[in-house]
Amino acid sequence: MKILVADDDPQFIRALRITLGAQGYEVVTADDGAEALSKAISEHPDVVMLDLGMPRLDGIEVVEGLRGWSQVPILVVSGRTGAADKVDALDAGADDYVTKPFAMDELLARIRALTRRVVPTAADQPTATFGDVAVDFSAKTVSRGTGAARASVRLTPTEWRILELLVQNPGALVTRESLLTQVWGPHHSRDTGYLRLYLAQLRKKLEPEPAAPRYLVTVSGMGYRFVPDGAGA
Amino acid sequence: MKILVADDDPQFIRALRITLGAQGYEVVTADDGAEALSKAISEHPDVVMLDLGMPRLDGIEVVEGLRGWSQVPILVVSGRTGAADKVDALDAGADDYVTKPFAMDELLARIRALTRRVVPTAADQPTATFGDVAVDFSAKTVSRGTGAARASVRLTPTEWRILELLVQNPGALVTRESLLTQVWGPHHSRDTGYLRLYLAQLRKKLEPEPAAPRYLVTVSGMGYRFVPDGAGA
DNA sequence: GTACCGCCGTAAGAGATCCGTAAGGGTTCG
DNA sequence: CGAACCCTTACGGATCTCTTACGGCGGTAC
Repeated sequence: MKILVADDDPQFIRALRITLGAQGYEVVTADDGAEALSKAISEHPDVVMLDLGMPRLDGIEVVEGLRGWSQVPILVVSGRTGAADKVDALDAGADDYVTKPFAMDELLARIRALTRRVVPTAADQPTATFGDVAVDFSAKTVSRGTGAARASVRLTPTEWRILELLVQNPGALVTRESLLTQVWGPHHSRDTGYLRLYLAQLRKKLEPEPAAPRYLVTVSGMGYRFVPDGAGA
Repeated sequence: MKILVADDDPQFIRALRITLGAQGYEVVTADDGAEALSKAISEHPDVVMLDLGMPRLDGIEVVEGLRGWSQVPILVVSGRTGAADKVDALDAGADDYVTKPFAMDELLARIRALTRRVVPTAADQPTATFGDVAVDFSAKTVSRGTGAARASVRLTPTEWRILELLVQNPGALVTRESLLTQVWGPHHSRDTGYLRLYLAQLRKKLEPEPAAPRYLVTVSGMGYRFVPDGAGA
């Protein structure tokens, strides 16, 4: 998480660099408005902290400049306590306004609040692919085929859960017990036969050759394993 | 734009009702924490203003209750000026914290700042189209037909809410649970049948062939999915 | 080599669950 | 009072889940 701190007071910047750094933030600084804008462009910070009344470019102008192209959360920190200043900054596009002096705890909490709702954009690996099959975990869809011949595959909830457990542990053995307890609950650790059934269905729907499984492999006596492309042969 | 104001001080509420109303906001009020939660569920406000220290349910608890199922911007207004109170509220999920007394201009600016940020979900495409239907998220209207034969479609608030949730996640599965909690509140995660009802209504109003849904597709055992034009096949 | 036995894959069908639809009662509001 | 909206209930049909049964394969004992 990267924060751009723009202020013309070197002491203030030094204090923030220490405090924010201790919280695990990466800190980038700027001494004036023009530098703040160029740093925002080159560094792509996750949050911007701006002082009003900086040289070369006023804080408000920096806010306006940023908002022309960026949605980054902007927190204005200023010594000006007047309501008019706050209204101007907020209406220019700032997301929050804190007056100096302030409690560091509060500032940190406000930064957390600002960054919180951006988080969901960070999706790890929404899709996995093997063979001509693509699995989209966020959309809960599976499609199959190449190019224009791509078609979506219908999976039942149980089939989906099993596929999920296997594909999210690529290459690893997933024991029958583990599958049974995670799909059917803790009281079904004994196989009564339905696991084989659902594996057969999944293979029928996803394997290029269901009779000779290449990706959804069974490990006799133990469980099943998802073998990704280019692993093991 | 609808605002829920929760405070146990009748005078405060009256003042806000007048001021916010003059700004064009629709104002909904609550006297205590429990009422705030139930109003949030039934009214679907665009912003929530909360007092700390309300009867029956503390403001912090209301914040936590809301955050369990809603992304609505929350602004806490409180007489408590301590940094610890602010940190607690913000970390519980509040988006901003203002101490009484405050300048009304500042409050309005902060509300504008909060509501401005919600837009990005719909900002990518303020309107969505599928088939001969056009959905305008900003105006909350739906129209249907081609060329001169275009006519607006009347949707009830609940229908609109469901359509919104589906269309804003194109291609993604929206679980029954997710729909139920986001439309009817956190205690209605069990289907008693009304979801099916509203989906039928939406299809009747929007699908070219309601009996064979093309855009509002059901995923048996899991939920529903909006399939945009030219996807999935 | 052969018979036995456990494990796996396949198929078909019964049972349970879920979905779409229709009809009707309750509430609010003009 | 009527209109609009929300919710409940009920039922036929589609879908999903689970049971049962049978055949193949490999390992093991004799």
